[in-house]
Amino acid sequence: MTLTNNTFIGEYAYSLDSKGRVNIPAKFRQSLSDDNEGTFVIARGMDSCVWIYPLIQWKDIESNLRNLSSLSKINRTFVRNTARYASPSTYDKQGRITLTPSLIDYAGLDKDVLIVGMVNKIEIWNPTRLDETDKQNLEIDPAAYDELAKNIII
Amino acid sequence: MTLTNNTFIGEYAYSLDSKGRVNIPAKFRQSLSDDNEGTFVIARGMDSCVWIYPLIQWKDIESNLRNLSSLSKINRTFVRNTARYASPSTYDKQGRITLTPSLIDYAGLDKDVLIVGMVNKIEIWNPTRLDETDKQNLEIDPAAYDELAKNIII
DNA sequence: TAAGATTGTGGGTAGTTGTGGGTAATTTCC
DNA sequence: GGAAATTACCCACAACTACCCACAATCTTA
Repeated sequence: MTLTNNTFIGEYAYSLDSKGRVNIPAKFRQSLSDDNEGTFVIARGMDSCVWIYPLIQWKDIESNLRNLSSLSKINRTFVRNTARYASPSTYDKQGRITLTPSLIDYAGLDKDVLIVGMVNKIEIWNPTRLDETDKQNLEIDPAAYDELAKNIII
Repeated sequence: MTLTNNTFIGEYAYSLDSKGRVNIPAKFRQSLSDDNEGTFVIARGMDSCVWIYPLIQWKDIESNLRNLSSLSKINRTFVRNTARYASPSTYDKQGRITLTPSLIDYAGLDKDVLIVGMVNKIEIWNPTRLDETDKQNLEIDPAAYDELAKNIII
């Protein structure tokens, strides 16, 4: 059963092989709409993890970047930081995408990885790092949560 | 897998040979639409790097420059600085373009170069200089940067 | 419960890509 | 006009990547 197109939830413990390939969980692949042509875009996440976008989602980001004039320094920096570490990756017959050495290094990935559905994108984590990040986030500001409450109902 | 025509993302560590040639990454060449006839325009970047535009993209810039009245001093300076160091370069059978000595000098390029996809153009960097530029950019206004990120990254 | 289908993981192979250098044609300068 | 330098074109090799096949574990279905 797949819920909504291009929507990812759940957590999977998979492995990264010696060639830098990770399997995209079958459920995630089934959720991917056809116009993505089996392609994701991998990029640096804002925490130390890898972000994986469906192709069409990334194209939105790309067209926003395209409209930023390079005359402004902050625009140049932003476009560079965003585009630099991003690259498309189509999954093979086995359902795997290949990560770049640069992203594997950035996220500190080893053999065991955790794949997390983030609704509109996918995250790939080194399990240890995710634990650490979780612990830090327990000390989240309660006021910030109250602020969130205004915007979302669960 | 190529995303959108004339769109470049990702980072590549390539080398500049003794004849001033750099390879354009295969993925970038594949993204280049046919009406560019395998030709780029190389120019001075606004940071100390080389900017590489697809030919048709450059033609757009040219027509924008044409509309800047030379009555204004800043316009004259801008048009001059932009046009002065620009020149077309078609890639050879191996996919390499030749840079001018003037641009190699301006960007401080040595053997090892970093090629960065900037969505609508390509940058060529001396890796050391890019590092330094990155560090300087940390002092950029964080609030303005976050505002950009908030509107673009999902 | 058993057979079949699906899914995750590992590895081999052929084609592609990056890099170096050589030769012929063209341009520049005296 | 001729020599030197520069440029453009071609070939060759090594490294890498994408594609293919195989197998075991898990899940589905009859």
